[in-house]
Amino acid sequence: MAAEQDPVRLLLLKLRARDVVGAAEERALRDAVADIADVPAGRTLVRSGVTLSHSTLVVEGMLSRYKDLSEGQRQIQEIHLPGDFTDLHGFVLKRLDHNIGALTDVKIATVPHDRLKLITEEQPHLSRLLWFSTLLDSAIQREKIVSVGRRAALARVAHLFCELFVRLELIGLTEDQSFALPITQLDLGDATGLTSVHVNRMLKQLRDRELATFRGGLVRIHDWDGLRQAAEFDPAYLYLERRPR
Amino acid sequence: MAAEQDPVRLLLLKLRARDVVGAAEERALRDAVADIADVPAGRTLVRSGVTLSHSTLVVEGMLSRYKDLSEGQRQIQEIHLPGDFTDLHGFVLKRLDHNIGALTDVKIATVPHDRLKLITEEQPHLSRLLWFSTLLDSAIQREKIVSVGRRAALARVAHLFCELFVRLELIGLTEDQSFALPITQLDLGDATGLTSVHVNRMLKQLRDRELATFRGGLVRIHDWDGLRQAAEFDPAYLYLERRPR
DNA sequence: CGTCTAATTGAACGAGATCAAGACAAGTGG
DNA sequence: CCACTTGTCTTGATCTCGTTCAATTAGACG
Repeated sequence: MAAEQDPVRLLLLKLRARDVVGAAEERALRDAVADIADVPAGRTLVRSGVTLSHSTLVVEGMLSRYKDLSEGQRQIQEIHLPGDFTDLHGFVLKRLDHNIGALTDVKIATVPHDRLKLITEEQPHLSRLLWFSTLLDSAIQREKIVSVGRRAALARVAHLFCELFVRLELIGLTEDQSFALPITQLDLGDATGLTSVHVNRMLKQLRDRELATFRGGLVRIHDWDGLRQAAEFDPAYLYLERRPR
Repeated sequence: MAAEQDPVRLLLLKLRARDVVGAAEERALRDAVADIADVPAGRTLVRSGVTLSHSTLVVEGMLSRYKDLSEGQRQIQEIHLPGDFTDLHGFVLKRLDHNIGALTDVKIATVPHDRLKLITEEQPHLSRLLWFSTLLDSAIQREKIVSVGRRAALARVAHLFCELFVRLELIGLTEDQSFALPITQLDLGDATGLTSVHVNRMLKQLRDRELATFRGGLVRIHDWDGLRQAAEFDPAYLYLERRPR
């Protein structure tokens, strides 16, 4: 993966897939970034309950929102990709109800809350776009409720692959019909509400049915349409359309 | 239940539990309401995918966000109570990825999007509070991911009761240790990701353990602390604290 | 090589689903 | 006022998907 130089490039790419972003707005976003840092895989960046004074933009790598519960159980609520504002909601909530951790080695950009406040006071349209991006996370999370609440194990894994593929494609991080997903089957279990053992079996089934393979941190999709059907995947909830917002 | 006269009263009550709302802001909210309507139980108010030009404030009764999926399965993602802005997110998203339906007979207030847009341009602080309220929904939905993803059936039902109790208490809709929940066990199944048959068994268990009863559309909590423990309920995700936002 | 973590496969178990039947309550129309 | 319908609740029996427990293999890294 090429080292990312511009911290807001992919965020802009995502926003511009949903609405027009003007030059002044782009500048305001760029000015909002305070600094850049590298964080190793496994590190927890934001801990539930802690008062926050800045938000975090993913520049490279993957993060997750997750909650720990009794007896070592963990539930991943959303996987964050480059260009995502992982804890933009912390700007308004002031603390989070979950943790944010690095699934892989990551590069992050820090955005102080007072600069975000300035944007809400001076750039109403850009503010609505930031609002939008927090609501897009909500939509992704709502879809996960459906996944874990009603879908069978195979569909859950397939659905996650479909979603990640579409989201990564938008920011140019897919290659042919594959994408890097350097996480373990245990993580995959936490993200789908399954045990790693059962995830393993579902992966085997996806392989046997020649829908997709997951090996060496790489997801390769062999039959997009078949996978989509197995997952009951409909990308409408990702709001991939440009509209005045 | 006393007929509610003021459409924004409970919304203000909720917002003021989280931050200060000034007189000008209160006026702006009040002016945003266009009209009031009654809707019978079962009716779908907002259908997934339809372009929206106004949002809906619940004045009386309960609504739900839900998705239908193959073979008549349905997943309720959140139950909305009086004072909730059910589809405020539609203001920025422009369409929804789920339906909104009346769980009970409801009274709703309609708020045109252009009036909300005006608020984002003239009232940055109030805008952040509206943003907050959409993020509170997200937090509730994240907690549901944990429920359906990792909690056992009994805990799911117990957790729903705990959450509804706390949210209803805030707006004065509980009485002693009980509250009205005029929905069926089938609805309860859709809200917890269980079948109505299993919900029934879990209700029996809650009764037998003398934690809570659900009968005739009324939830009565007999042992709050026991119920809380069975549910692994921690109200932190409801952000019941006043802070400048 | 030896150590540690992740992946893989098998066997048994169990929570919740499915199927089925009956009880009960509230209408509804004769 | 009663027969009939309809929907919800309740309980039992059986089945199944995913878990749990356990053992083996494969990779990565010193």
